[in-house]
Amino acid sequence: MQELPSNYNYKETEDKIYALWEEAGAFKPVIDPNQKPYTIVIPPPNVTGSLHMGHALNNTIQDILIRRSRMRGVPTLWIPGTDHAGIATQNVVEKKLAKEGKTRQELGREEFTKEVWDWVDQYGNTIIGQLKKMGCSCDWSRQRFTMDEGYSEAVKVAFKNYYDKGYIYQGERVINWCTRCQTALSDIEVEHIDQNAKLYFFKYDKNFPITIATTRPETKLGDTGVAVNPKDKRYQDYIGKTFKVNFCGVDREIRVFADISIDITFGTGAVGVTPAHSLVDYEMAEKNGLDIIKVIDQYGKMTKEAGTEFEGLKATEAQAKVIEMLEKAGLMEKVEEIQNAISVCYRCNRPIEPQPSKQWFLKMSELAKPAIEAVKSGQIKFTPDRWTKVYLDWMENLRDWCISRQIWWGHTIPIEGETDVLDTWFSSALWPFATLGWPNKTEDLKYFYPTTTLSTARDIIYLWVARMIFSGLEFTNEIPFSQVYIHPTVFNKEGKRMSKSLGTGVDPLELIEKYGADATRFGLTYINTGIQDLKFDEEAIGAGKKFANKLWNITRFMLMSICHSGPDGSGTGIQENDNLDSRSGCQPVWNDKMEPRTEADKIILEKLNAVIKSTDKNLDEFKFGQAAHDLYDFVWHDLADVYIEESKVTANGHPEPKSGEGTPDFSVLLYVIVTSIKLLHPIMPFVTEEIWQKLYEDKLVDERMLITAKWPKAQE
RNA sequence: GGUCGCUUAGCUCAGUUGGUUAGAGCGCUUGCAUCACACGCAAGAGGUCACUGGUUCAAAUCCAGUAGCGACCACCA
Repeated sequence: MQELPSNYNYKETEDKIYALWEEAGAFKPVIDPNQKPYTIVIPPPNVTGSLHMGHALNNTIQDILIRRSRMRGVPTLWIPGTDHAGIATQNVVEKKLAKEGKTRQELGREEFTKEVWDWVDQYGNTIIGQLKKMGCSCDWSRQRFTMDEGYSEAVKVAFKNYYDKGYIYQGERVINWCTRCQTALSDIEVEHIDQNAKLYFFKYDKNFPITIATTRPETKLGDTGVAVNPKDKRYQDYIGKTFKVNFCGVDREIRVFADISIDITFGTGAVGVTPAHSLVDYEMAEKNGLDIIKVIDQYGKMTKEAGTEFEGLKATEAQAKVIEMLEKAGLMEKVEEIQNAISVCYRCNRPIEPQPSKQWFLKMSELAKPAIEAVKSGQIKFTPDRWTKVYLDWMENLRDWCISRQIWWGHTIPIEGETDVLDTWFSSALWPFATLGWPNKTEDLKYFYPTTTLSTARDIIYLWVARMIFSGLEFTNEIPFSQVYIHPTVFNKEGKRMSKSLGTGVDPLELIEKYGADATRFGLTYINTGIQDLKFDEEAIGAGKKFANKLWNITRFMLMSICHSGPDGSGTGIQENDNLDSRSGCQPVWNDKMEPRTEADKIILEKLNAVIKSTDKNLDEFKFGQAAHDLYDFVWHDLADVYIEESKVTANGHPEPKSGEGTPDFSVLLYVIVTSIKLLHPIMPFVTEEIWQKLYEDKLVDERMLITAKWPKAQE
């Protein structure tokens, strides 16, 4: 028997245990053709990324599911990997170049791309190392990257398939343009931020009969129409008429037309229509055959079309000038303060400048149908259930997807002469099957696909989850996964979004350093109720650390009691009628068929059975917080506070109950501890494995490692 | 504007299909170096379950409404 230190030391344990698992190949699934496998694909973090609290939570969740499945004897695969993250990565490398006084344009495309690859080679595995630190049991031999060779091939095949079917087309239309990133963006890559704005009321010129209202007067240089509500009595006489105006020195023809979408009560009820610089106006212009005049260019500067007075000015400068000219001419009627939403780029937060541009689109109408059906029919189930509606609402109102990007880092569109790359989400949409070898019919693909559970954050339901569903159905004729778990968002203590740049974030690696990976995992699981978003408080992690120590000391108590002399050198904790293993003479054994000898034994065994049941139920239903609570309560309050306290041996080494309710049976105690650490292993893999190793050394357990030990089964 | 979520102890949150004295973590009070653990043990204080009305023998729980907070979607220029 060994002497254990009185406190659990995670720093000396975690890396050692992780190495033990890796050396044993414990993360690789054992393929059994007769069994249905359990598969999770990791939401691939950006190669530029480093672990944040959202990752920590989500990967804890996945590791819990994976580890339990593995212990149940199911062939279990967790595929890891990273995403090339087009714009995000390009921006990171551009920033690095900027520090060296260089731009990507100076380098040229080929050199720049090489720079990015170098960057990826050097830093791309940072987050992978961090996942290992957390204890994630991914099969690293199957690690993928969305730009690795095979994956790039999959992207090409996917594109060609869509193209041949006529789903992909090129078209000139108004798209979301980021003047900083110099690329088109899809509708969902645009974020809306509320802001205070000024609403300017004016006429184009003295002869124009209608006053319009706008927050961006400079765009009005490109107006070719005014839209009013068909029911608006004020403007009936003008509908259908075209007026020649001179607006700030620029001659324009403005046609007044009716459109049902116009709000009579807002502004003057008349909207200046700028087809080139508003998606909505563009649609109205198409319906009504209005001219499209581009007055702002891709850099956010005024074009020649905007007139000689404005050409070359930045949009903000042009705005000031337009306002000044309108005021001088006495055309400005009033200015109101309003709240509106500004569109910004989701990657750089700069305002979006919508403009006409030739782009590639993926037609969504046909693809959306089966993806809607798969969820409606229950083949794919969202947890919590409320996300089903969010998904369906979006899928049923889809516009075509702009898939081309004018950046350099990504999959070049596989058409001769094309220099644009594909939206990074085009490739990540293929993740569940491309990681398994698609388009090749590999053994992995045949066996592990469709995957089982997808766990992810709610903010990528549209960007990623929805697109995996229709892509999976299109390319494999199967759903890519059957369960989607949407985890809560982790906010800081004040309920604000965690942000590195604002310094409002918490670094999970610091928590691991300070409390241990198990404590971090337990704390996050403990507060994950599944319903509410999390206001993260470090105290929960502290509780996790204490709990790991408690587990350690419960084991220590048992080991010190079994086959151990009392303090005065006499006696042992073992009693004559304990169930002893004949192999050594002092190893207690217990199995389900034995009858508990005392009331205390009976009670703890009943409670243990109840917690086995509740853990299975909770994890099946993705109630992670509840699972952690139940296990914590059982171990601390039932096992330690009651069972162990009441069965302590007295100072003379003779086993006597504290409260008279029977004597301790160490075979029962061992059984309860072993079962408890099995149940806790998915949440706290390191400390439980370390305890297991101690038990194994003392021949108290048979299986070599807890990670592959058999999951407990409840008795009916 | 639409949709959804939240409001329970000082703080962060649980509370399964409505059913005895509403729970946990952390914090707080008092006592304790007992040979598993002071990252601990024992005892304890602390709640009109946002508000209003309704259903019921019974409501934190179901229904309606009000207020506040939050998220997402949306073409309010």
